[in-house]
Order: sequence, then C-alpha cells, then structure tokens
Amino acid sequence: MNHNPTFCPAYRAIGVLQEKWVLHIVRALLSGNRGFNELARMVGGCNSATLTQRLEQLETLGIISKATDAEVTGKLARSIYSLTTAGRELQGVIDAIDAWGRAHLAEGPEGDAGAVADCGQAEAAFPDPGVTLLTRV
Amino acid sequence: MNHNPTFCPAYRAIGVLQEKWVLHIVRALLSGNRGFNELARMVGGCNSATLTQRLEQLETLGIISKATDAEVTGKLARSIYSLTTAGRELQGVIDAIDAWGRAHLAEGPEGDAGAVADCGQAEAAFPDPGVTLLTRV
DNA sequence: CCGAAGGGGTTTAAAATGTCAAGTACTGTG
DNA sequence: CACAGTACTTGACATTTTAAACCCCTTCGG
Repeated sequence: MNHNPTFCPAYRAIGVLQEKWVLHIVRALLSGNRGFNELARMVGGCNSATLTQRLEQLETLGIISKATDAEVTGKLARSIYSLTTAGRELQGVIDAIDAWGRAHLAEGPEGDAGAVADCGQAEAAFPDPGVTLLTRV
Repeated sequence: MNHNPTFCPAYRAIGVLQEKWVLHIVRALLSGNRGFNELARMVGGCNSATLTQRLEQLETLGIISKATDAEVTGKLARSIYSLTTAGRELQGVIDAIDAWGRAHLAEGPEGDAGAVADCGQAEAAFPDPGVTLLTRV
C-alpha cells in the first residue's frame, strides 16, 4: 500500500487534518460561527499569527469561509468564520477522534482519572498551552 | 466551549493525532505489521530520524508496539511494528478521514480529477514528498 | 574474502515551521 | 480622551523536520 498524495484522497485528507490547529479550529467552529479572537481563545494556545495563517489555508481549501459582518458601522468589520459544507462534514472525523479519545485517553499520563469532563459545551476560556501529549525527546 | 487538555480527552486525542506522520503511520500499520524501512517507504517522505521519534512516541502512548523478530535466519533482529488494541481502534478515525477525503479532496488543486485510485491495498513504493496541501504563505 | 544490498537505526547541521511579544489601524464605551 | 475590543502584521526567536551521512549487522554473489 502506498499513500501517494497525487492519487489518494485519504493521504491528502490526512495531510490537511494533521496540520497543527486545524482539527481544533474545526472543532470550535462545529459548535457555531466565531470571530477571530473568540476562536483564538477557544483553541487555547494558538497565537494570532498562526491562527491567521491556518484560517487562510482552511479558507483556500474550502473548509471554512470568512464573512465580514456588515453591521458594524466603521471600516473595521468583525470577521466571522464558519464551516462550509465540506467543513461541516468533518463532524464525523471529530466524532471518531472524540470517541477514541474517551476510550483511550480518558486518564492521561498524569493519572487524573475521573476528570473526564465533557467539555463539549463548556464555556470558560482556558489560556492553556496546546500540550502535545507526545513526549518530545 | 474550551478544549482544556487536562480534562478533555478529545482535545488530547487531537493533540496526538495531529502530529505529523502519526495518521500516516497508523494507516500503514492498519494494513499489517511492518518493519522500519518498510514503514518509511509506505508513509513516503518521512525520514528515518522523524520516523524513529514518532514510533517511540506512539509506543509510549500505547498505540503501537515494537517487537523484535527472532525467527529470522541468524541474528538479524528485524523490528516489527504493529498496532495495539488502542491503535487498531483508530480504524474508525481513519475511515472517517478517508470518507471525507474521497468526498472533498478527490480532485486536488492540480485538477487531476478521475485519478482517484483506491490506494487502500496498493503496493508500489512511492518516494513522494509528504505534500501538505495547505499552501504555506 | 570482498563488495554490494537490505535492514535498523543515529548523528549532524541546516531549512522549514511555529510561537511570542509587540505594534498597527480603527471603533465603541466610559 | 484613555482604554478595551476587533483583526491582523511584523520581526526576532524556538522548535521540528529534513536530507545526507554514517554505523552496525547479515545475507548474497563472486
């Protein structure tokens, strides 16, 4: 088996989804449309530079779309990011990851079993670093 | 909503799966156990240094396991990587990504429509670079 | 015995990427 | 008017990935 990027959609899909933050962004957007700073706060740990870049890439790929809120009076309109149809269909991927995570990552390396909060609809802003879980060596 | 790493399995799962190459490695391993070089060829584009690191991390996470094949004639210790139960359960995630990829990434930016090979069981070795699809800016 | 080939890596420095703290530009609020 | 909020940009800095060597070991062909 090979996963030649040119011919294999799955290989390419992985290439897109494995990019840092995209899964987090999609997950945040699945729960509703968001503004830039709002998104930044939700994915917790992604700075504006990286977020701007990812957002542009995802827009180019047709996964998200950016709308400018015309309601705002002045020149600076509030940007609103939302998922396109293609993006919304990533729900299945997120669900699968979510299910796997609950089954195998419930108690982390720290041993905090029982602390499996739902976090699906929580609202507090966490300025937490985007920990990787993978121990860098 | 927040995806606090400490309390949210989904957040952590994303953290693990978004690491470069892990999805490719898991996908390769889902089709059978593999040796180091074999794996390197299959994920096409991942060099040995990175692969070694990822493999170690995935082993630590309990997603894959490494065995040394003692059967080989003489003392040639061929390493064999395989998925653990947890790793095998990522099949659902891969399937979801695969389905999404087929639906939305079938014809890439290059416009090579119709070239959607199955690639699920293909065997040729592709020394292709791990293209990212996301246009770096 | 020697060299080439295959397997399984490690080491190196450089290139690619990601991150951080600031700063820009503009507006609505107190 | 100072300040907070919006959406970014910038330039220096840190981390990650990468290619290319290099090492060890075994089997195969002369």
